[in-house]
Amino acid sequence: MGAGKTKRMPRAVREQQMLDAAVSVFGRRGYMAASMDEIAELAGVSKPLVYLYLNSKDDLFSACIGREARALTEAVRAGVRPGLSADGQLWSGLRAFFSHTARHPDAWRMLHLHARTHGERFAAEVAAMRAEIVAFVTQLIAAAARDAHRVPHLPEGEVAGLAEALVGAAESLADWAGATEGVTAKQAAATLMNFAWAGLGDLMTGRPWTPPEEPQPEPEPVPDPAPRAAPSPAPVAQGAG
Amino acid sequence: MGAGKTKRMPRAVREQQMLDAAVSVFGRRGYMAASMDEIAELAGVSKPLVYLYLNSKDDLFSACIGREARALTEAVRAGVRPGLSADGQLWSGLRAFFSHTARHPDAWRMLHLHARTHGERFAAEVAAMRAEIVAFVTQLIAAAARDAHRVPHLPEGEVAGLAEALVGAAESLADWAGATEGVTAKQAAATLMNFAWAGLGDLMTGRPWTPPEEPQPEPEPVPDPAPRAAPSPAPVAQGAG
Amino acid sequence: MGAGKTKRMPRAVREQQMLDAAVSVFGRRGYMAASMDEIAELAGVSKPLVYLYLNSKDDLFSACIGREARALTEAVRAGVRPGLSADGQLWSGLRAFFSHTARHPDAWRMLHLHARTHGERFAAEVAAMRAEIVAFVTQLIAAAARDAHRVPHLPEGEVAGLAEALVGAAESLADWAGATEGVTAKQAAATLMNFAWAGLGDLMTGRPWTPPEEPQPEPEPVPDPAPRAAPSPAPVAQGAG
Amino acid sequence: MGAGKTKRMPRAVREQQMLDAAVSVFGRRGYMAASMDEIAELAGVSKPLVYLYLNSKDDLFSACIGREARALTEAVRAGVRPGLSADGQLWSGLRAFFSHTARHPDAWRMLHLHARTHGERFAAEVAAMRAEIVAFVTQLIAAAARDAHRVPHLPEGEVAGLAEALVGAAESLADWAGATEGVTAKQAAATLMNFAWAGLGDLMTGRPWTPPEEPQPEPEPVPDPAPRAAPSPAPVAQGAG
DNA sequence: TATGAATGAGTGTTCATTCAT
DNA sequence: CATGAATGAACACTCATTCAT
Repeated sequence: MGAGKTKRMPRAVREQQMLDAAVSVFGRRGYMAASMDEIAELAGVSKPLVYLYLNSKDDLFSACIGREARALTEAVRAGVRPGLSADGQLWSGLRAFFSHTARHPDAWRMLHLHARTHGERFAAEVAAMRAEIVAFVTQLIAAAARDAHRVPHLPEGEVAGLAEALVGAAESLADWAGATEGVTAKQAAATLMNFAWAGLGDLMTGRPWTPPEEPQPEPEPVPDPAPRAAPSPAPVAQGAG
Repeated sequence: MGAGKTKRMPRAVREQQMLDAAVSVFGRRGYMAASMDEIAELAGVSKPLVYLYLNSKDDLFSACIGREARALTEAVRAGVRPGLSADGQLWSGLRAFFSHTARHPDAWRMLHLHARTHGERFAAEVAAMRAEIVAFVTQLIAAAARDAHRVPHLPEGEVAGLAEALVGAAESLADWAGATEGVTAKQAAATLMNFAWAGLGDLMTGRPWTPPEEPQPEPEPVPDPAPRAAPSPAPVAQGAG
Repeated sequence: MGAGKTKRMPRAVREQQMLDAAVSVFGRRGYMAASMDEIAELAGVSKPLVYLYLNSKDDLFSACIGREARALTEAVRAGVRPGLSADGQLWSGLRAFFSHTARHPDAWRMLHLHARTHGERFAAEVAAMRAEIVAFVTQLIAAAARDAHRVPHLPEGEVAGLAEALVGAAESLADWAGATEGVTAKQAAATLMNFAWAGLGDLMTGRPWTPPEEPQPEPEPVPDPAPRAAPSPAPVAQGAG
Repeated sequence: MGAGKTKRMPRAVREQQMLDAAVSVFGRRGYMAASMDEIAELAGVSKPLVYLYLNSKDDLFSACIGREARALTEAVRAGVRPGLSADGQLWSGLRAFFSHTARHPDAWRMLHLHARTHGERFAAEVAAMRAEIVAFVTQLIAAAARDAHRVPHLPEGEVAGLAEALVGAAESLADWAGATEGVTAKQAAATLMNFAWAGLGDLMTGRPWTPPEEPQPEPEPVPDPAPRAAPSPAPVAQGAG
C-alpha cells in the first residue's frame, strides 16, 4: 500500500526513501507518537531494513533533522539576492523561507515543533540551524543600520533581541500560513516586512519606542493560587526588574 | 515518597494537586512522554484516584490546557490598564504576558509546544485561547489606527495578519526569554515594542513598506526533490552588501 | 492453563511464584533462551506484573541466583553434623549437597551451568556462594591434616587446590547423578568419599603421589594446525613449566 | 575491516577459518548470545557464505563441537605414553588434557559449558566425546586394579562412578586452571593425581572408605518448599571439630 | 475517599535466514 | 566463489487502564 514495493534498490536510494517517510511521519505525529512500524510501511520496506541503515529511532530522527535543516538553510541561502540592499535581501530571504516551509510542511513541523521537544541532542541540532539564520538576519539589521548611518551602530544586545524577534515572528507566521488556507508565501513575507521593517527603520533613525513612566513595581496582581506540587526544574526568568 | 501523603483531602484540593503535577510533567516531557505513573507519584496519590477524578490521560491533558489557558488569558486581561492609549495597553498586556510565561514555564511549554502537537482536540483548545488574545490585539491595532485617523482603518485582512505576526513574535520571544538566562519579562516586552510598534505606526500613518518590482514569479530555483544527504556545509550568511 | 490462575495474591507470594517459575525456565533453557513470556505464563501471571515486581530479566535472574545460592548453602550447612570428625562432617555435608541438587535440578543447572555463562555480575554471585563452600571444605581438610598430625600442616596452596578439586568433583558428580537414572544422593556421596578421602589420607600421612622422572619438556605433539582467526581475549595458562 | 579480506580461498581453508571464528565466538558468548553476524565478520566473510558452507547456526555449532571434540580426544590420546604403568598413563593423559584445554580456552568453554546447554543434539555430541575419555579412564582404573591383584577386580558400577568422578574432577580443574592466573597444566595434573590416585590405590588394595553407621534414613530437615527470600546471611563454615 | 493488584496492546530492537546477482 | 539487499518472527520492556477491596 502506498509506495509500490520496487524491490532491490541501492542503499543510497532506499535510505532517502526512508528519510522521506520518516520526515512525514515525524512531522505529522511527533517523535514519540511516531512508530517505526508506520515509517517502515510508508517507506515500503520492512522494519529491520530501517534499523540496518539508520540504527535507531534516535539516529533516524537525527538524520531527518540534519537533512531538513540543511535543506531549509540552503533554500534560504539560494533565495537571497546577494547584490541587493538589506531590505531587499531580507525580503527575498523571507520569501524563500516561507516558500520552503509551505512546500515541506511536515519537515517544518518536525523542525519547529517536534525537534525542540525531545532531548538536548535534537534541540541542539535545530538550534544550530536557527543560529545560522539568526546570524544572517543579525548581519542584515546591522548592515541596514550602517546604511542609515545616522547612528553608528545599534547596541549589540539590542540587535540580538531584534533578530530573535524577527526570526521568531517569521517562524510563527510560517506556522500560521501552514495552518491557514489561502495564505501564500508571498503574503506572509509581505506581512512580516510591513510589520517589522518600518519599525526597524525608526529604530535606526534614532526614534525608538520608549516605555511610559510607571510607579508601581510589578504587574500580575493575580495571586496565582495554584500551589505548585513540586518545583519546576529551572524557572529561568523570575520577573522583570 | 516525595510529596508527603496527606490523606483525605477534599476533592477540589486533590484535583488541583493533580493538575499541578500534570502540568509540570506534561510541560517538561510532552504529552506522549508523560506517564500517568509519574504524574500520580508527583501528585502524591495513587493512579486509580487520578482516573477516578479525571477519567483519562486525554481528559487530564484537556483539563490542564483549560486551566492554564484560562490562567494565561486572565493574567493578560488583568495586566492591561483599561484607561490607557492603545500602545500603553499593549505594553502593559505584553508585560503581563511575558511575566506569566516566565513564572509558569511548564505551563507555557505545555500550551505552546505540546498542546498543538497532539490531535485536533487539544490544538483547538489552545487555538481558542489564542484567538481571544489575537482578537484583543486586533482591537488594539484597530483602535490605534483610528487614533492615528490619518487612514480611516486598515483593511481587515491586513490587520488580522499583523495581529497574528505580533502574537507570534510574542510567543517566540516568550520561548526565547524562557531559554535565555538573564532576559527579564520587561526586556522581552520592550524588545517587542521596539520591534513592532514603530513599524505599525508607520503603517498607520500611510507609509507601508512596499515590495520591490520583480519580474520573475517565484523563487526557489533548487529542484528540491530529495536533496542528497551529503555535501554543502556552506553557511547561510556570507555578508550583507 | 498450567498453574491455575488464583487471582489477587499478596505481593510476596506472587513474587515467590515468579521466582519458582523463573528458576525452572532458566534452569531448563539457560539465560538467553529463557523468555519472559514463558516465565510469566508458567507463573500464571501476565508479563507486566513480572516487570513490576522484578524490574528486568537481569534482575530476575539475579534474584533467582541469590535465592537458590542461599538455599543451597543453607541446605549444606544444615546437613553438616557439627560434632563429628572431619570425614564425618564431609560425608554429611556431601549427602546434603547431593540431596539438595537432586531435589532441585533446575536450580542446580541454573547455578552451575548457566549463571557462570552470562556476565561478570552473575558469575560473581555464584562465585561468592562457591567460595563459601570451598572455604568450608578447606577447613575440613586442614582439620583432618591436624588430626593426622603426622605432618604439621599441608602447604596452603596445596590445600586450596585440593579443596577446589574436591568441590569440582562434587559438582561434576552432581551433574552426573542428575543426568543418570538410578543414582542416589547417597551413592554419589559415597563414590566421592571413596574416590577422594583415602587419597587425601595418604597425602596427610606423608605419602603423596610423585610424578615420574621425565626428560622431555612438553607433551602435545599435535602441531595444532588450526590457524586462529583472531586472538582469544585471554588465554590464561599457556603451558606447564 | 578486521581480518583483511583475502579473496578467493579454496573451500576447505575458508571453512576452517569460519570454524575458528565460530569456536571463538561460541566459546566466549555461548550458543544463544553468539550472532552469525559476529562470526561472519570475525571470519572475514559475508554471512551468506557461512550459510552456503555450513547450512545453519545449528549445523555450524555442531561442526564446531565435532572438530573440537576430536581435537581434544586426539590430543589426549597422543599425549598418553602407551608402554607405561596405569598411573604413568593417567599422568601423561591428564597433562595432555590440561595442556590442551589451557591452549584452547574458547574451545573448552564451548564444549564444557555451552554445548551441554542447548538441546539434546549438542549434549549428545559432547557426551560421546566424554564417553570415550571415561572409557579410557575406566580401562586404566581396571588395569591398575588388576596390577594390584589383591582384589580380582572392582565391581563394574563402582569403577564407572570412580571414572566419572575422576573425569569430573579433571573438568572442574580445567575450568579452575583456566580462570586462575598462574596455575599451569602441570600443576593442575599433579593436584589431581595427588587428590585421586592414592585414594584409588587404597581402594584397590582393599581399604575403601566406609560410611559411618547412621539410623536416620535421609538428611535435609529443612522443609524446603519456597525458602523465603529474606534472612539468613549466616555462612556455611563455622569451623571443624 | 483511596489503593494494591493486575493486564492487553503496543513499542523499539535483534536475529537467523534467504534471494538475486 | 561471493555478496548486497531484504525480511518474518521473535524478544525485552512499557503504558494507559481497570478491578476488587
